[in-house]
Order: sequence, then C-alpha cells, then structure tokens
Amino acid sequence: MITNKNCIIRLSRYKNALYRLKDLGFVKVFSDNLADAIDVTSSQVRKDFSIFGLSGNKRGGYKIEELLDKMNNILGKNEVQKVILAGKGKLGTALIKYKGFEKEGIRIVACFDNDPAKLNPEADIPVLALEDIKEFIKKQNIKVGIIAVPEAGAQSVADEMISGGIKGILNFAPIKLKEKEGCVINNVNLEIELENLIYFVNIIEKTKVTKN
Amino acid sequence: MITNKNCIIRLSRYKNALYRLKDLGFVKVFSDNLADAIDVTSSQVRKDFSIFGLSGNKRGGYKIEELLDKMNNILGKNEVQKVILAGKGKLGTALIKYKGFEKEGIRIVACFDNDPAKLNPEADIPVLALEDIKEFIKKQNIKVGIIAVPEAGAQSVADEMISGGIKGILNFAPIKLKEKEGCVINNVNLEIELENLIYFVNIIEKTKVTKN
DNA sequence: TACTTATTGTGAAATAAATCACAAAAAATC
DNA sequence: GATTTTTTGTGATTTATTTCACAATAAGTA
Repeated sequence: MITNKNCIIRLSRYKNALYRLKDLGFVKVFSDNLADAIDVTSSQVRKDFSIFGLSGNKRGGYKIEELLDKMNNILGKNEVQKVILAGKGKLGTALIKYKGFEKEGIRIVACFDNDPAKLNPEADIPVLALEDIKEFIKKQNIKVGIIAVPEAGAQSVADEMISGGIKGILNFAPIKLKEKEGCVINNVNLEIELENLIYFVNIIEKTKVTKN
Repeated sequence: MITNKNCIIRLSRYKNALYRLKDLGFVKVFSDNLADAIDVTSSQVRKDFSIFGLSGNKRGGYKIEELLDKMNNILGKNEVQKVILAGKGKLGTALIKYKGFEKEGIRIVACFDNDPAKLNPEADIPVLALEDIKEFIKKQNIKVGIIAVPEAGAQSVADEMISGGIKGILNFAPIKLKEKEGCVINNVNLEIELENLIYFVNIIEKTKVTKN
C-alpha cells in the first residue's frame, strides 16, 4: 500500500497536466514531458508510476487516455464524492461557489453552521444546523468533510464529524487538528503558507540563494 | 541555512501553539507539551529547535516568551509584511476580508484584476488594473504576492510579478507554477487536497489501516 | 531482417528526514 | 551539599525519499 502522501499529490498533478496535454490534442506522453509539466525529474515520474503500477511502452512512452483512466481509478474518481462543509463564513461561501470541484467529481452536498440567521434548508446546497451534522453524516453515509469554522470550534466539529463516521477532513481552521485512528486530516493553513513564504523570501533577500 | 520546508512549517505551528499556551497563562513549556500540541514527537521538537538555535534550560524547559520572540525573529515577523493579491474573484474577496492575516503581521495592500467593473482605486484595499501590477510592485517594493486568478492567467501573472521583483508567491490557481531562480512559489490546490483525502479515505475503507 | 536509437522500468546508491538513546546539566529533594 | 530526578541537546542510527545508471526492449530506419 502507498503511504507516501507526496507521491499521491504528485499523482494528482500528473493527472492535471495530462488533462491539459489531452486538451491540446496529445495522445501519448514521455516521462520527461510530464516531468517538465509538474517541475520534477523524469526518474521521479517513472518511479512514481512504477509504485502505482502505471506502465508504458519502452520507446513509445505512455498513452494519455490510459494513464488518466488508471489514475482516476487509483484516486477513486470513478464516482461522485459527496462532501459536507462546516462553516458558512467567507471561506465556506467561497468554497460553495467554487466551480472547480464539480469537474473533479467532488460535490458539496450540504453546509452546516451554528448561526441561525444563516440557515437555509431549501437552498440548492442546504445550510443546516451544526448540531444536526452527525445525523446527516450517518444518514447520507458521508465520508469526507471540510472544516471552515473559526479556530475555537474546529476540534469539536472534527470530533463530531468523526463520531458520525467521517474518514477524511480538510481543515482550514488555523490549528492543527489531531490525527485519529481511522480518520485522515489534511490541514490547510493560509497564515502558515504565507509565513513560510516570507521566511524563504527573507532568505533570498539575504543570501540570493533559492529554496530546494 | 535551513532548507527543509517541513521544518519551517512546524516552526509556525509551534509558534501558534505557544500563543495558545501563553493565553492560557503558561510561562514555560517542555518539548513534550509542544510535541503533544502539534502532534509530533518530542525529539522532533528538540531537533527542530536545535536546528534553529532555539535553546532552553535543562530540566527547566523553555520560556514561552523567549521562544516566541526568537521564532518571530526567524520567521521575519518583526515588521508588517506587505502583500499584493491578483484576482478579485470569490477566493480573492474572501482573502481580503479574512481577519487572520493582520494579527500575523501580514497586510494585503492592494488587489489587481483585469475586469474593469471590479476596479476601485479608492477602496481601503484598492482594486487596481492588472496591467499596473508590475509598476506597483516596483514602486512599493513588494516582495510577496498571492495569485487567485483562474488557471489560464496564472502563469503570466506570476511572470509579471516576478519581473516586477516579487520573491515569493502563494498560488491558488489549480496549476503548479514553475519555480524560478530567486522566487519561491507555494502552491495551494484545494482539488488536490480533497483528492488526496479521498484517496486515503478509500484506503481506510478498504483496509482499515491509517495513513502514517 | 538487421541495425540504430530512444525510452521505460527498476535495482543500487545517494541524500534527506526522523527517531533513538544517552551524556550533560539544572532543579528538586533530603 | 550530596543525591536523585527530570529534561535538554545532539551524535549515531534508522527510515524514507530521490536520484542515478543501465539493462531490456519497442519503435524507427535502411
């Protein structure tokens, strides 16, 4: 089993690049084209493919269509993924309106908030009471949740999600939620990303040497 | 020089945890408290601290105030960081309204868009024409930019930013921008984060074994 | 069909990151 | 003030990841 997270992230990036190449009319691709496209080495590409059992043709490269099929299979993109969202603040609202998920087969099916003024059970993507989240998860058999609530409520929302049966959480609250057996948590933290950037920018300014 | 990105990200997380501990009234902390707080091992904490030259007191632990000072220094948080934003769509707007940056000393000083209807040079955070971005960067000596434009325009906005003198880019467009000598790029990609999560969720479902 | 060329696929080697384990030292206790 | 306890700091070790390098082989060419 593949446990290397970076490896999976690269897989998504390959897929993305392949879609672009396909749109441009390409039918096959070599490891070094893909390497260029996502800014890694060609042996990295081949090694990754070897790990995932993706094979090509010696001298003939890889068939794009075939790769995409296999990749979507590996990444579980063959059926629409139902996702719930906790928190209808600015970020939550942006996520709901974001069109990019649908083409990836990701559908936000409901949003939860504890501000009664925001509730709207009749909306296209209904906004429901946060206290009902666990029941909803169980009834609809949801596996993936997004947390876009303020820091203070994040851990308790996560606990509630997990106890309802959520197996994967994408967390935007600026706190690193604890991993729990049987649930994966990806933390996305914008302050940290910017802080990280500022660190490397300062280094560049001081030493004129780049990261990596 | 420290080139390990994960290490810098952990530094931000330590800092975050330390602020929370400080708010709770704590004055000193041990490596295993911090380890618990951000879900790593205590030797990882000590090793990181050793790399950054953060030292404590044998048997006495670390003074929170002192750590925070040194960390803010390392991360360049002693002065306000001026940041520009390209793209006033949903995400861009959410970023502008987001209050979390200010307390981290990060200030979005201007936003750029190529839709004339969105321009508003008189706003608190002015919305200016994308074509003026390079000049603005040069005049104001901006070092960090955020890209929140659609995929198609992302690389050209990045090129424009870099030629103006930007040294660090936080990219939200769903494409991995190429790293260039003298400029660091952090890519944040929500589809990829979710896809990654779905991959691990499927593995959990199939095998009942967790990541890591 | 034989020969040349280009590209994959993968063990081996190198590099990077995390963990271990323990000496050193400060605080607490007697 | 001697002894015990606890925690740091770091070199050594282990584990993980990336890169190298080249045999195998399919495609192109004559």
